[in-house]
Amino acid sequence: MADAAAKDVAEASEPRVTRRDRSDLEFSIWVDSMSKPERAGANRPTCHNENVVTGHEIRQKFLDFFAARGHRVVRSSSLVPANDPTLLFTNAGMNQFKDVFLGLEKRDYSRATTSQKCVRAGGKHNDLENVGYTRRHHTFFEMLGNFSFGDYFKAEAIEYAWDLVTRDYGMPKDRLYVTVFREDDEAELLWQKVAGVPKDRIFRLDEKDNFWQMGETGPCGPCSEIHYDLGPDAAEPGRENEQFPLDGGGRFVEIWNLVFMQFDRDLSGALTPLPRPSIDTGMGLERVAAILQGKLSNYECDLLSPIVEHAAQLFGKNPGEDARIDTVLRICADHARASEFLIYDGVLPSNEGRGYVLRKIMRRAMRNARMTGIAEPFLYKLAGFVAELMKPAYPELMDGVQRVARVVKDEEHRYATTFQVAEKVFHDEAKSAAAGVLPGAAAFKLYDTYGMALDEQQEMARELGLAIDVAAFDEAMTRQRERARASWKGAEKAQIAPVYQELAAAGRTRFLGYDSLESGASVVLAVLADQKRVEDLQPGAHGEVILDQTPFYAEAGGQVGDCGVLLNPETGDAVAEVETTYPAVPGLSVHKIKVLGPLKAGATVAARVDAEARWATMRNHTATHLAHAALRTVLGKHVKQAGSVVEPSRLRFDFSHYTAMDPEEVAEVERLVNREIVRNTPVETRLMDLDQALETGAMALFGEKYGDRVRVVSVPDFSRELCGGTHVRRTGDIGLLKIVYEGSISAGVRRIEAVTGSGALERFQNTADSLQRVSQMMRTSENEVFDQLDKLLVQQKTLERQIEQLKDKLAHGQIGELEQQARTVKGVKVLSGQLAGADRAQMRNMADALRNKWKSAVIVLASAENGAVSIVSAVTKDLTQKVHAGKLAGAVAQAVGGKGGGRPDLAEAGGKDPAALSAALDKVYSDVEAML
RNA sequence: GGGCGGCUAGCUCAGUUGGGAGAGCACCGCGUUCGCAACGCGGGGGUCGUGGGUUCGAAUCCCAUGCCGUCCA
Repeated sequence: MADAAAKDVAEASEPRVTRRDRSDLEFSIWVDSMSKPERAGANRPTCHNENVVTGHEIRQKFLDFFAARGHRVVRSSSLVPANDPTLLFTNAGMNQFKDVFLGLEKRDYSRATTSQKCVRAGGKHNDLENVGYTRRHHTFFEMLGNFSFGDYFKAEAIEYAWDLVTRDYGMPKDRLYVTVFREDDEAELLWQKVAGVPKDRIFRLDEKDNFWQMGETGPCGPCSEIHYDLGPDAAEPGRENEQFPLDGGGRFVEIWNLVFMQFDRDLSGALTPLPRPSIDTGMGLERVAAILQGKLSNYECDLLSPIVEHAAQLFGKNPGEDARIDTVLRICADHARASEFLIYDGVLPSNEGRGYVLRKIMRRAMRNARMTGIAEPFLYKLAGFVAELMKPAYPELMDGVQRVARVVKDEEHRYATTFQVAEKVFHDEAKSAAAGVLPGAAAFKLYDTYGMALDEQQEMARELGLAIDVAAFDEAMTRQRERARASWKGAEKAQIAPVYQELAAAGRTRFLGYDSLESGASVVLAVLADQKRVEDLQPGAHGEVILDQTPFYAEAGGQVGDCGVLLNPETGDAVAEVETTYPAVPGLSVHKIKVLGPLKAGATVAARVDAEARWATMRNHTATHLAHAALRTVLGKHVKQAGSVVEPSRLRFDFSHYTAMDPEEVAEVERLVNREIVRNTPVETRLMDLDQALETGAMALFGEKYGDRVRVVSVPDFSRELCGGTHVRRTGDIGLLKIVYEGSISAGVRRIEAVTGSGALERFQNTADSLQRVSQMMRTSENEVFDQLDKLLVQQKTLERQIEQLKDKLAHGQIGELEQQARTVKGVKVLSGQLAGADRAQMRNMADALRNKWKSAVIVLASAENGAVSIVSAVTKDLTQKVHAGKLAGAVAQAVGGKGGGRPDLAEAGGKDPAALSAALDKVYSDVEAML
């Protein structure tokens, strides 16, 4: 999914810098110079505003402007896209309106305006590697936009944009250029007519720049951009005189992209005009702020420069003195913003998915800081500073500062410890590096296993005068990519079948299941088999059914879909068994069925939910809310839901927390929840506006999508959450909650599982039963079973020791006798003897003792116990050239039906035939004689 | 989803052709000292993550699994 207007406000015309280009910290003069103080005030084209406006004012002005023109001001959606698995992060203003543009969702307004938080990293748009080295690349930025859902079109969009830019923002018209799509005569005319832009400042560009589409198929259309001329000062040296639409080496900046959603593209690629064309625009806030504040770089505008300065202060560096330091400061400023906002929105650094991208962002900042000598945690302070700075527009950030700081600091510590290990491995590898080159395989291992980035390694290698075989590193990297890709099975994202889109467009399913578990009469709107509409289905067939109204809950928010039956309303006969229910598209409940009696489209059925299963699910769902609230009480406010599954049999709840819960904490959570259950409080459900709900302190969940009207489920004085799920009437209905599992999902995320109601009872019965059986086996009462067990273990330990001691005693008693048995073979002392009741360890000790005593000797000891033979042989060092202990032991073992071996000086072996041992030991003397 | 690395005493870790489970710190006792710091001597403390397998024998090799770390998707 491409982003619409966003098309590239954030990156257009920015020269990319590759890793190789800057591998030796060689920045082009052009980049280098971008924050030099002497250029800062020089002859800069600024807007003719009397007062320089702040970033916050610019944002507000934008929203006010469109609000005054009938637009609903919609709050920025979360950086974690709701219900859009194709998107890693929200990366454009239109993301939250995607379903509206596709006609899948209706809103009660047709014009909207937003200032949208965006992150571009890790996904299709990945600007991470460029951040810090250019003027306008960011991982986090804000996108201002206005949207028309089949309301106004090109004329108004152009008029608004021009008015705002030239009048309200006061940008001089002679600094502005406009582009339109090559074939869009209409737009070109409108710019002249509505905005009065002279024809010679309007440029026609190709698909690449000025045609937008959402995907292979679907809405698309031409777009039109406004560009700003920063003047020759901004250009790369030597390119000052390039004329628009050439980019003049950074002289011209795209500030606003207007997308005219005009066509629908079908599978064949043909375009048909949309009946109600729409508008989607995007303007990068930081760019506009930089321009209006007379700055060349976004990092100099007041949304970013205070962070840069704060970072400089933390690092004890002066900005503007050292290009390398300045780059690091910009990197840290940008990444602190991304970290603050992403973590606030519920992303946690981890080793996969969006958490991994966040970690990469954070570690990039830490790494760069480290390379300029900053080893102490600092990013968490910067993140806190960001929250303060952004407070006017995002007051909610202040609620999360503690949590965010904790998460960031945690990650900084983790990085530090990982780095320590990596450093050690690096030095080991460096020591064994031949010819001053660290092999690519070693570099890759350091990167892949120990997380040490290549540039970091290069920095360290440079200090040691080492080079790194980058080619081999890249090759290893490529192999790893291929491996990963080959394993990627389920890549094909679930395309929504057209039939569901059609049905959804016809209307939403009415959900009756909050209040009742049975509908007297539901009309079968469609019968589907293999995602195609059919007239009817015969008994035995599997398929899907869509009803006009249903009591069946469609899987959402972690709560599983309902099962049950569809009945013939007259006869009461079961027509179909409903296996589960899910929303194929939001608002369209699809029942997966097994047909029992003839089922026809257009028929009327009575729908009956499996009440027992649903009640069990509701108990678990309400219990989930109670557990969430209790966890926050017991562990702290940093606890936030990170995922949940609610089924009839159990509930599973993932939440952010840093360490394992100790048993007391688990017990305390259980106590709190069960106290609430016993209070038997009524569970209240109310419908209210989203903003209103949030103001009352209702907990909204990350990654969930909410409409403007939301359901708020609350247990008075205990829990309040936005939730579309189904709940019991009173907390007492839950019966009992018992946590049955506590574990970890990834760093910073824990999981609990719990059972309620009859499930909990069953659990208790099982445990009680086990305890009883154990105590019976131990011939004691349940009360005393632990004391008894404790005694038993102590006794066991004591007995083991006593046996050990007795064996030692026994062995030592035999030692004198054994010494007598020693013979001298060719001048060498040789002992081959049998011991009673000695194990290997003891024989080893004895052999050792004899070796030390005799200084030069060959010793073979053996014992037979329980039908098994143990053999130990020892040879003093001076004789190992001639007599191999392993061979000696092997020979004895072979004679007693076993095997064995070992080192030349010490060996062990075993066998199974004690009867043959005596003869085998006798033979040792002749064996040794042969060896000497 | 696919790799790679780690898991050994309370803590930090060592332990290679498979054959003695170890060090430092911490703890306890004794000694030296007026006392402390420090030092000396001695001692307790181990399911070698868990479960299987191979083997006469597994911390070590193989399989599975848990947790931590890290990279790729």
